[in-house]
Amino acid sequence: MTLRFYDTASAEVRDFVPLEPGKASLYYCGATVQGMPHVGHIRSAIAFDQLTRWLTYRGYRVTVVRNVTDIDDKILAKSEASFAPGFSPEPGELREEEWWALAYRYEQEFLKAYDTLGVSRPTYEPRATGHIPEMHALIQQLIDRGHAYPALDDSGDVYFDVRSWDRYGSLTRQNIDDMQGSQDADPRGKKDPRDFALWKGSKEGEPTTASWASPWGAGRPGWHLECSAMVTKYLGTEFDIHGGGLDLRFPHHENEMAQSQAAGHGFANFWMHNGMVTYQGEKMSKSIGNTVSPAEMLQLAPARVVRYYLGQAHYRSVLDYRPTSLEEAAAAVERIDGFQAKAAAKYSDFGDVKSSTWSPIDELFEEFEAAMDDDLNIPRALGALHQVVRAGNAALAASDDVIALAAKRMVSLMTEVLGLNAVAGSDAGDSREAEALGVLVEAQLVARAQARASKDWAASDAIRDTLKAAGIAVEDGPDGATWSLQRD
RNA sequence: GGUGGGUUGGCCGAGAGGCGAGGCAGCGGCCUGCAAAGCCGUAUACACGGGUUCGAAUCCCGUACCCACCUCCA
Repeated sequence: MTLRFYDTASAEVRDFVPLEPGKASLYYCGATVQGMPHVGHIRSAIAFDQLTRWLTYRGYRVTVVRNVTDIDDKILAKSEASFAPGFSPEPGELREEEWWALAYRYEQEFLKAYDTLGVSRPTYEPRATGHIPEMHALIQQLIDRGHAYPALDDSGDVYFDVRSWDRYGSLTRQNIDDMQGSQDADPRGKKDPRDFALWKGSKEGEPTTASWASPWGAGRPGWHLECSAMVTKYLGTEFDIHGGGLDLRFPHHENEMAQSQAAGHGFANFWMHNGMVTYQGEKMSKSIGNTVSPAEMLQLAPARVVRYYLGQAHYRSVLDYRPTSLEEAAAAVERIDGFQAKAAAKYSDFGDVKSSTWSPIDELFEEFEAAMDDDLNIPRALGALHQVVRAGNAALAASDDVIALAAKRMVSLMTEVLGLNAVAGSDAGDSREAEALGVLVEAQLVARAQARASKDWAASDAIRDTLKAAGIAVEDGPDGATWSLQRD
């Protein structure tokens, strides 16, 4: 059982060997908080949440850092627009909103979505604006080593000198001379059009609150530099895994890697990138306007189903969202939950006490573990999970307690480690309304049981139909009827 | 132009030289008063054309189409 992950930098699946035995450090790029989250953002977070949970399950003490980019061009532009005369805010947007207030508001929206869908909180969640001194230190280091220079015009920018770093392009295996458009780009004060900003000098009309003093003039940090500075502060100059969306490979991660390694840091041992969410075959993104928000999905399906859907594909594959996607996920989740509910009802006294006895379905759990170890092959792991559910259902029907209990225990552990149980509202039903509903439904079921005992099928079916119309499904079993509230 | 990924049954989605993962939908059966749920069974599947091999969805060569990135992107 060796953990193996695909590393984008070496383009191969490699054994995971942590820098420090028993510990794992993970940094993954969070959001630029310039708008509402869409499910693509959440898919990325779920992928790295699954990674975190699996590393933890495998006994690693995991330190997770996810940044918040709370200053950038779009945040400033959006804030500025909100002050413009005649600005008519879209729903959720505010009139005359300072950039920092806007950034904070969207940061909260992201947190809400992460929490709702069971993404565990990172160990640290640093904001770019809180790490200006660290960024200055890194820029100075790069200038001292001859890899960065203040802009040749007097813009106050500081650029990374890509020609000074011969490994530039190695993460994405690109030759910088072959890159498209590199000839036509406006070089501004750059030595080479491909040089990128480490520091952006303040421009006329920008709010003073978005400007920090620096040895090279007042300004604000460049996007790529933020991550390099923050990852080093929290995880050191060398760490285990750097993650993010596939679209960040270039330029963002290429630039991060160049900066940090040019500064003498070992940086990331593994680069892991999650695939995009597409809609009708096209990448979901703000600029195309084909985004689906977590809130929209949550209107169509319970959070547990959304979590299952967004986390069911292999993290590196494209996830295409179709109208029927959530229905299929819901059916799969109901299958899993249906078994758990039946097993829990039958074996409530046994709890989830871990049994040390061998069971004939242990090899399914081994398959689950092997699948997860193999670059987090969740589709394969889900195959094993569903086989356990089937074996469990069959065992329940045959009253094979050993297998049924083993299956119940396994399914609990599997859903736990997949993060399904962390979803908000998973244990709904402790409210007074739910209690009242339970009493009323039970009364109906008693009446129905009496009708069935006297073979009054019409009365019995009428009760079942009434409950069904109210969204309550009734199932007859060997130990009497059970009911469940159908979600959507 | 450069770089990477993809094309698997009605749909989704693993697998990576021999044994048809799994889910959804369908069909047949068992169970049930009838259902539901569950269980059992059920498929001319691997983009196309060549090649290697005793054997190819899997390896090699070529072709087509799709997607992503090339300095805003999870």
